[in-house]
Parts: sequence; structure tokens; C-alpha cells
Amino acid sequence: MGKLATEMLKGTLEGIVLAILSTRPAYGYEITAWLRDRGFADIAEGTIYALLIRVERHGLVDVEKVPSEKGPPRKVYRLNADGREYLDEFWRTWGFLTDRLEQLREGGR
Amino acid sequence: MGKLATEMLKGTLEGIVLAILSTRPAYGYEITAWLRDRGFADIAEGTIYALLIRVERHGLVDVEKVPSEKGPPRKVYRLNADGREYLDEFWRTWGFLTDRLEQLREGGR
DNA sequence: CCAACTATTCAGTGTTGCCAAGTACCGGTA
DNA sequence: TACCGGTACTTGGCAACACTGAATAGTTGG
Repeated sequence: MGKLATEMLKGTLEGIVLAILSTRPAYGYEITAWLRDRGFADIAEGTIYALLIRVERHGLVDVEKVPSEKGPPRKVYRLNADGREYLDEFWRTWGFLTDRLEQLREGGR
Repeated sequence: MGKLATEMLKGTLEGIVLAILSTRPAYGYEITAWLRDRGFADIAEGTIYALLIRVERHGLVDVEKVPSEKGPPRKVYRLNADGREYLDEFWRTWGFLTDRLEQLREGGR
């Protein structure tokens, strides 16, 4: 989607990934593929891995190394209590932002 | 709103300001005040000015220096044709993002 | 004259996502 | 066996953006 989307993703991509993890545990390669399927065609692989390491460092997820049948071991991430709290906060902030922008968008016509 | 909002604003703040400018010309100080009124309480002054200089450099706005009755001259920004096009693109990207997040939000309950 | 408000600029910082390359493990095929 | 493609993760360097804090400057009122 281009450079515009890149900047817009900053801050939201983290929420997106945490939201995915809130429905089920997952690992990096899986998440990347999932996102590509849903239209986030050009999200760089490295981005997701870096993001996962970051949220782990922030203590929002727990990690478990699981052997794979078809490659190196997977790092499976699971949202923990702190992560859920953070995700709630994310949705609140997101809601605030969408409200403002919705008003602006309507005002603009 | 804290650090979360700061990151989420990246990329969208530009759209917000351009959306404001699409309804009428305005200058930095005015825009900052307007945003503060609408709940963007802690947007730094310097941020808006830097953003305005950026969009000017990108050729999305035209500028006119207008004397003020109560202070130094104002730099009044006006959205031009390229700016409108860019704003359209912004709304498309924003729409895409809100759609995905809405789905995720619903899926998360 | 100085304090307060109006109005803009600028240098330095941290966070984020992107890019590109590299490592490593596995199965199938020539 | 040797190689290739798919799986899976890591890393270093880069650019863009918003924030911080301080500086500059014009105007009005006490």
C-alpha cells in the first residue's frame, strides 16, 4: 500500500499482532503469512520478528519453543495478563482516534 | 494519552492536519489550539510546525504570510490540488486499516 | 518596562517499520 | 550425494515521524 501505510502502521501493527495473539498463540512465520492473506501484502518479514521480540521484552507475551516438522523450531507466542491489559488500552486509544477521524471525515464533505 | 497514542499518531497526524486544511486555510498556532480543543491534549506545538513545514516541502500546501494583529506574522497554509489527492489517498489507506482492525476487534470477543 | 499571550523555529532524542542479507533445518529430486 | 525450495528466525543499518526543550520575536496591558 505504499509509504503512507508504512507510517500509519507505526503503533497499530503492534496492536494488530497482539489482537491476533489474543485469539490464539502463534509464531512469527504464521503471523506474517496470516497478515499477507488479509491484505497486508507488503509487511516485511523482519518487521514481525522484531516486533515479537519487542513485545516479549516488554513482558506482554510468554514464549515457548516448539519443534517443527518442516524446519527450525518455532517460537510460539502467547498473550499474557499484562498483554491483555495493554491490548485493552490499545483499543481505547484506537477508538479515540477513529472517533476523531470519523468526525473530520464527515466534516470534510 | 501517553506513548501508545504517540506511536499511533505517526502517519495519521499528517492526515488529520490535511483534513483540517481541506475545510479552510489555517496557520500553525490555530491548528494546535484546535487540536487541543478536540481532545488531542498533549500534541506538542513543535510537532505541528514541523509537520506543516514537511507538507509544504512535499508540495501539498501553499503558504501565505499574513500579518497578525496580536503577534508575529502568521504562515497561513492552504491545501492545493496535490494535497487533496494525497488526502484522498490517506482516507483510502485509513479505510483499509480501520476495516482490518474492526474485523480483528470483533474476532477478539 | 516587564509579563503574558501570540506565533514560529530548531537541534537532539527515541520509537518504529523497512530493507537486505544471513543462518539453519527439512524434504524431495536429479 | 548434491542441490533446491520452503520453513523459520536473526541482525545491522536506514529513514520517517512525533516529542522535548529552548530560543526568537512581535504585541498588548499593567
